[in-house]
Amino acid sequence: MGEDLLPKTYEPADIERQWYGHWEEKGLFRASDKRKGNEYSIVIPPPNVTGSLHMGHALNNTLQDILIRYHRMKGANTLWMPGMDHAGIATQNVVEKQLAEQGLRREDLGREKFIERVWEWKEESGGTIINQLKRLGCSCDWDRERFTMDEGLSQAVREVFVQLHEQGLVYKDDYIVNWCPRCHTALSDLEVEHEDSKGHLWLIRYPVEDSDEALVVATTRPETMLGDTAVAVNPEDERYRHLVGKTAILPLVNRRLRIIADPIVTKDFGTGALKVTPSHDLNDFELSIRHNLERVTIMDTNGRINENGIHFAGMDRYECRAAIVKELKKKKFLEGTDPYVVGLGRCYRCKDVVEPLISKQWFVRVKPLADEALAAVRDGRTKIIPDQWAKTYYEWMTNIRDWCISRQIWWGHRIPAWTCEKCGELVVSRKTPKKCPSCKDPALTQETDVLDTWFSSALWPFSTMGWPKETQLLKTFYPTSCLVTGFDILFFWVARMMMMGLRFGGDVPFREVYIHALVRDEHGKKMSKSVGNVIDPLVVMDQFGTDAFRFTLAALAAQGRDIRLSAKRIEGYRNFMNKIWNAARFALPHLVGQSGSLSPEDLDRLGLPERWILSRLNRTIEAVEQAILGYDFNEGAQALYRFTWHEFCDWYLEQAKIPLGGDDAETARRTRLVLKQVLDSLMRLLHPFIPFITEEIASKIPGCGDTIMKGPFPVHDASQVDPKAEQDMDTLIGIITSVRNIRAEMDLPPSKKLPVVVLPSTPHEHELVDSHQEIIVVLARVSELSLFDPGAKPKLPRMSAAAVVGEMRLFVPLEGVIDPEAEIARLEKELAKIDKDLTAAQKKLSDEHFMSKANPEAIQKQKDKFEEAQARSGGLGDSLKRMKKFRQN
RNA sequence: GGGCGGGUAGCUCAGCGGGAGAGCAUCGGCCUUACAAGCCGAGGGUCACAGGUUCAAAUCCUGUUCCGCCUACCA
Repeated sequence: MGEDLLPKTYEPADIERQWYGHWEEKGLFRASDKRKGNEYSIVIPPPNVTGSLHMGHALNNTLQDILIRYHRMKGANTLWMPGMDHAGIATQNVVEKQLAEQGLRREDLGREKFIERVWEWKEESGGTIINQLKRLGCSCDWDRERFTMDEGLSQAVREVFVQLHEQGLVYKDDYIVNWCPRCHTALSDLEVEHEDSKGHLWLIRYPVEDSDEALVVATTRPETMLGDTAVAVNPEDERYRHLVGKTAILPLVNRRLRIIADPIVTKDFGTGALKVTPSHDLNDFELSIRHNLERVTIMDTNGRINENGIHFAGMDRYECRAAIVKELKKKKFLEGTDPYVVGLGRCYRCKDVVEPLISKQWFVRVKPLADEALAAVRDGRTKIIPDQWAKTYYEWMTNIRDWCISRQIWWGHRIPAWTCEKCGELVVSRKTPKKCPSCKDPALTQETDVLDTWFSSALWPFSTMGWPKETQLLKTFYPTSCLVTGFDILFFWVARMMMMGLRFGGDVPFREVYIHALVRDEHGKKMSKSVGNVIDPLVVMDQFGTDAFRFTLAALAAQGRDIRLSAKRIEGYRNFMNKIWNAARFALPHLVGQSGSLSPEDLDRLGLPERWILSRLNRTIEAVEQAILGYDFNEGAQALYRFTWHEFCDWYLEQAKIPLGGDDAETARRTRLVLKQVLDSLMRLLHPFIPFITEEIASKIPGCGDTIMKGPFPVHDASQVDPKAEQDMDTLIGIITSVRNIRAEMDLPPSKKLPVVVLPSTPHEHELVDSHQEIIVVLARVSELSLFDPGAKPKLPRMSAAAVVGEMRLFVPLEGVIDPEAEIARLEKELAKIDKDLTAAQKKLSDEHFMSKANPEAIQKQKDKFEEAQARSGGLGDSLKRMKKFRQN
């Protein structure tokens, strides 16, 4: 031991690598699947196999690791279940892009070869994020790592699908869905991002058959007119009532269109007449059901006009729009064009504009599931934190629509349904059926579609634990304790896990859901590659160390607000790590050989600073535990920062240099033991937030053992909270600060030691100062401390700077050293401040409404405030008078 | 259109019924033997605006306004 053991600045790289290796090697992340009754479990939000660690992951997993490490230290049987998501569309896109570089499309390989190729990619370069999570310090039970496409989870997926089908909650139907022409698949409503975009509203004249009249319709998508099969007006609309039932002629195409009336049409939008295109608009599709309209599909799955598009066939949708407008104009059907803001739907993966298209898809009837999930949050079986999100959850769950679960891609769980080629029977089965159960024919073809990725994610909390088998793990850890996630996937994932967990897991999937913020750049912008404002967590960890980064995230994670992250902020907390490091560098050499701990007799004999720091420590323990349990990570971080830096380092360590270097062996011994205890507890308190540096330091504390990650976590000891000691220490701090202030304001160099005269107002104050003279002398750099009896009226030097602490008066004789004008100015400034407090308190105390209605505590507070201000004002005012008198002479 | 969140020190944000706070930035002084990534001090805010409730409002209520997000089938 010695200073050579710890370098002057904290160098995280080696320490992080060594400790993580050590933890893993010793199997410290492993959970026991034997139920002990004190379980704590979290399932990780599985990152995409394609993913690389970004800020969202970093925040999400840091918070989970804090929770996990805390509960593990508290002695809970703790499971953090890790794994990855196969991310259907995203992963397929990655591999398709690689193929494209070789000039290939997935069709060139064929389904089987393509999927093989994806698996190959997954084995080689998928899941780099796992190592990045390790770098972050995540203490997941890696031996249990799962993948949404592994054998067990695939089985769970089939089981759930089949059971849903048996329960009549899965159906296949023709419906108009969101179609991505680029990804070539249907998307669920959630997978469409809405965005406002500048467009136009075109007014087109549709002549009425056998009449001079015409209906003018308004549309933002003129190209869809090729598929129009009706014109609709509001039944209440006087202007058009006489036309309902008649026929309009579709320009260019010359199709005959029924004129129908339906309340969905808004009278005062556009012209009040709506062109109806059942195959390419959701509303119109529903109109076609109500009015039994013909459907004409004019677009193919690539977004190009098909053979129904007369001479426009073969054109791209936007190309066609321009051509149609041109032709309408030429043939005088175009009545006008207005600029208009249109809501565009885009694919959440590739950002291409989605196209409403009719196709045969699989759906989950979610209403019954949603009702159960709704009830579980309403009655508190699952608690959403912060609770403002519960409202959003209710809202969505209440208005939920059926979930389109089929995707026309190859990478994913293939739908376990087969069609009999002979009799057309649809068979849904857990295992590949050998023959048709109806006609016994062996020729069965499986569905080519795969399931929405979120279908398997919805099962994650129980599928990862072995469901549908009734495993020990499931019995021990399901329902999980907590789910930590961002609000962006509240509907995608959380809501669906609730539904599936309740229906198939037999209980809610988690007791609590903590919804955290989004990480943005320092100006509040979303981080994105194209904007170039992305902060890479890996770069940050290289630059500042993992602990500094984790602490920053925790410190900024206030509930219900987005996080604006800047490098400056991380740098600040890097400095904090360094502060901790140096505090340890100072303390550790004093602890050599100190393997014992404080005896009850020692505790009885502790000096004021020792009682004070133990009191502050215990308050901090309480604050940190409360913060973690209430998901107020920022408050926990703040309490730790303040205690460590501004109490332990600034005051305790500074004053401890006196007894540690003093002659009194007994006092020095007790000081060392307190120092050890505080350092030890502090490392443990900090450990869930900053695991690496705390392990490194703790490992050098005598008797601290092999690791602190297994606990114990410090226990709050109310008997060590000592308000009296806190008050006395505050008085000493006040004296020291006052002297320092005088020195700074009077422009006196720190090297110049100053004489100080103290006039206590009570015997207690006298005793306090008397017995702690050395602390004042050293920390305030005092040359000579003169302490008078309470109430004494000593003859003071004519020229001195003054201060008041509590009711105690301080003087720093400065005759000949400073300009009296400077001191007068300083005193007047101080007095002005006090005067504000004084009059405020006075006003309240003389207000009879306040005195009669306010609660006694508030009144007492005002009285105390008034008295304190009065004492300070009196003392300083007195000094000011003397100074002015001195000036006159 | 509906919903939610927010406007507090130059910046980023805590506080959310009884003394306006932190970090960073700024200014002044210090290489005080753990730490200059540090130490000691200082300055800086009609808490968006307008009403209301209350003895008391940054904090609760109402309205206005400006930002952000979510959601939605006015083409």
